[in-house]
This record gives sequence, structure tokens and C-alpha cells, in this order.
Amino acid sequence: MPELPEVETIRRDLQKNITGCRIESVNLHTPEVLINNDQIRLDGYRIDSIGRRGKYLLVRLAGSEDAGAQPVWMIVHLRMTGRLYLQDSGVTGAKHVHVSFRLRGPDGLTADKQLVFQDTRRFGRIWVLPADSLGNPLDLPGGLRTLGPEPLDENFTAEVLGRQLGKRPHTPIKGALLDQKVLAGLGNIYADEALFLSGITPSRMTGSLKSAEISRLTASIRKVLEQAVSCQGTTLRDYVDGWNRKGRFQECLQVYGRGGSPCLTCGSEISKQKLAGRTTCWCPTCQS
DNA sequence: ACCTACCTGTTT
DNA sequence: AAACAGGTAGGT
Repeated sequence: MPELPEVETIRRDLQKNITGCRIESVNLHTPEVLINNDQIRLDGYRIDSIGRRGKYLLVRLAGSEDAGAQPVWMIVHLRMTGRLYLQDSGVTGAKHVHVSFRLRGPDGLTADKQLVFQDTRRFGRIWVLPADSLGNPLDLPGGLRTLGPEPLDENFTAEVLGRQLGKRPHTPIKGALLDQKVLAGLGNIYADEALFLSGITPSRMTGSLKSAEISRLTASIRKVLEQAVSCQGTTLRDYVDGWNRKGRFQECLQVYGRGGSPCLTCGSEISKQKLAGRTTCWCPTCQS
């Protein structure tokens, strides 16, 4: 489900609304989704900040009043159908809720909100680890350790993308863009959309791209991700933001999910084919 | 650089 | 009944 724009939307909603809140209690319905090797108890921790790397949310928790409690990272990956949202603490009965956190406001008022982790397919995971582990690669979730550069970072340039793509010259560009070690945060939707914007056919071998094409691709990636963030992400079916609301970027998709329909630019029939193991859509006229 | 497994739900 | 879905880990 969520790719970079969806995770960033959730991050912003949560950062704004629960920074400074304390975790009053944790309700763990499905223990296997929560990887907590040190068995850290989260009750009493304060939510300090919420960051993001690629599709990972990084929630920093400050130690409770209890003497000796060290800061902790709670790292969330939503995979395909995961949701992380806030709602009134009285609400119950939703299916596939695996973890919920009752929160108490920073002013010490009554607990009235809960942070809910819901995931139909149960691929999503939450890792809990001591905060100093971010400097200790062995403790991190594997995918976070090897993550490529951030496409919305100001340091993300055509040179950076070119260097990263150079690691996978013998793969179709679609596959390279999906590889989180090459670039963090793109998934099937935004890889297809960025390739359309840049006029590059998804099956082009990465090593065959000219530097002008890599420059266009760099700009296209940034543009589509920024637009999608400004629309609060793409809701095809499951994705919701930090307040359980749908995004709007699905109304702006040019090629993803449009195989067999006319290109919105030139009218040609959008092609559809499996590439790098994923359904891929592109315009045979606008892209080469 | 591919393949399958992990899950549940929806569509064909 | 079978194919498919926004992702990734692990095996070959």
C-alpha cells in the first residue's frame, strides 16, 4: 500500500497531533506484528518526534519518569494494507486491529485518543528498539539498514540518482526504481507515474539511459512525490492518513491502473505488462 | 536477477 | 476457482 507520499502524510498528521503525548497503555492483539526483542514496556513513554526514512516511520519515544528508562525507537512499516491512524479512544470493533495505544495529552488531561495499527493482510511490522540502535546496524530492520537516498532530500540530484542506478545497469529501469537500496520510497504506483512524466519506457535497461534522461527522471520523481504529498497520498482501497481519511492523488494518476484506457496526453492505448514481477503501465507513444 | 512466501479480500 | 492487490525477506 503506502509508498513515500502516503507515509509522509501520516508522519505529518501524527507529528502535528501526538508529539508530546504519553502512552497510557498498549493493547497488543496480534503479538507477531510487534518485534520487541528487548521486551521494552512502552507504557509511560512520551512521543518525542516522528520521522521518516523511505517507507519507514521512525517514532522517537522519550523515557518515562521511571529512573533509568532510555529513549526508544518505534519503527513502523505498513507494507501493503497497513494503517496507522488516530481516533477517539472509545471506538472499538474495527477488524484487523493488531495494536492500539491509548494516549494521554501533553497537558496531563484525560486519555481521549488512541493510535491504531490496523492491517488486513498482516504484512506490516512494528519494531521497538533502544534509541542508540540507530547507530547499531545489526539491530535495525534489514530494509532500513540498506535503504538508498531520500528522493525529497535537497541533496537528491541527477548525479546521485545516476550513481545509484549505476549499481543496477542490467535491469529494466522499472525494477531499479522499485529497489529500495537504489532509491528509498518509490513503489509500484509512483515508479510508473515518474517514468511516464519523464517519457521513459519502463523496460529500458538502466545502463542505456542517457544523462539527460536521468536528469528528467530525477525531476519527475521529485515532482510526482511532491504532488502526491500535497494530495495526501493515493487511496486505491486501503490507505488512509493519520486521521483515517482517504487521499486524493488517485484522481491524478496518468498511467498506474489505466492499462487499456486512452493516454490522457495523446490518446494512445495505455500498455500493461508484468515487469520486475509487478504489473506495469505505460504509454507506448509518450514514453520511449 | 529472478522466484516464492507471507496474508486477506475483491474481482474476473 | 483463480487471479490479483500499494511490499519486502529469503532462497536460488
